Amino acid sequence: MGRPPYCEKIGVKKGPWTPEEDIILVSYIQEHGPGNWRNVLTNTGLLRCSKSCRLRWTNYLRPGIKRGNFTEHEEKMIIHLQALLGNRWAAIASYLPQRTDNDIKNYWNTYLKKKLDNKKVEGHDDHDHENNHQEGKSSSSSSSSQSKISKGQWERRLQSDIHTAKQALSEALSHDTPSNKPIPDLPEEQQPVQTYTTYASSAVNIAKLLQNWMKNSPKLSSSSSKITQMSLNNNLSISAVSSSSPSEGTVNVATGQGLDSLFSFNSSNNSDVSQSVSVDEGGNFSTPENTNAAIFQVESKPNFPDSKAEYGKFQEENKQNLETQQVPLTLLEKWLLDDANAQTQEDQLIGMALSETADLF
DNA sequence: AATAATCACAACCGCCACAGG
DNA sequence: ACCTGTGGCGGTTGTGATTAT
Repeated sequence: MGRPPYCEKIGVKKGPWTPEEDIILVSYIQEHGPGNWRNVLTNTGLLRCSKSCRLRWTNYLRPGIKRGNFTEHEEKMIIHLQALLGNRWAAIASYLPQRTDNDIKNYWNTYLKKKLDNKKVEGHDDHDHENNHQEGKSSSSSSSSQSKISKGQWERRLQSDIHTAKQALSEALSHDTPSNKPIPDLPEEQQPVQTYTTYASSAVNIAKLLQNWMKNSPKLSSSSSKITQMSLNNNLSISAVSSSSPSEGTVNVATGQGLDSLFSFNSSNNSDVSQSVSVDEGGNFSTPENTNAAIFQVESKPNFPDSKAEYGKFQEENKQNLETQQVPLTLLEKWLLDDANAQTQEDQLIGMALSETADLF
């Protein structure tokens, strides 16, 4: 009897998002702002459930998301914050505003956790090794087994984990090496391979997806929808018409001229990015390779008279959010990188974390 | 060259909290 | 006080890409 299963509706689409869906969603959010995900379905005709739309936006389409390699600094922060906060990825992500919780979680699960586990095994003959033979199932913070072990055991393990994290952090701090350099302590076969197939920033992604999409479904490109041009040259221009329901799903965006747009995907290394992507009517598509960042500027042409004001308001809010998010980051950065204070403050925070967790019992 | 193993990451699922009726 | 809808979160899975055998 419980709740109906997630998004179980006839006709609700699952799986990877198509560029067309992305554009429709982005267009809708441009006009109405994020939130009210329920309305996205009714207003755009997207065959996606509200949750899926929200996730797509927050994890992928949202402006200001940085993708690809984690910097050494980010890695240190994640290790440190994970030790303090546990697997509270949303909380951790709030200190790294350019990263999504999903990204951080993935990075932790696929790389950092193994790295720390490795250190732990090297450090002492660890009984956890036995427990962790279900590799990938049990977290290094052992949250999954918390209910099965006594308070004392759990605290000891927590402290041990925090100690491990602290060690890793201090080692990382002492070796001021770029992330691509090998980590001295790790055997060669376990060196991090920081060659993420960077799922580049949205514009390029969409462009690439479009390429496949148009190849795979030429019918769509001619009858269901039309994408006549897409170019990225620090400005992006897209003309896309979703003809399934023009009044609802129409996207009609033109080249921004230095617009400080909502959809400016600014990456730290994008200043010299210049690439163009074009799609002709035959579906031929060209884009230079090896670009993983681009500014994605879109000027919308709203359908509603007052939506421009709303859009401006949203733009402003968005800016403010990004600005305010910098504050805790800066403080934390200072805390993390101030060698003189790091140890004492760290201890204080860890103490706080321990006393907080002790309150749970 | 073919196949298996591993990795990286997008997306889904289920649970929970909370607001509004 | 209870019910319902919605959004948020963390865990997990699916899948394409890459690497190893």
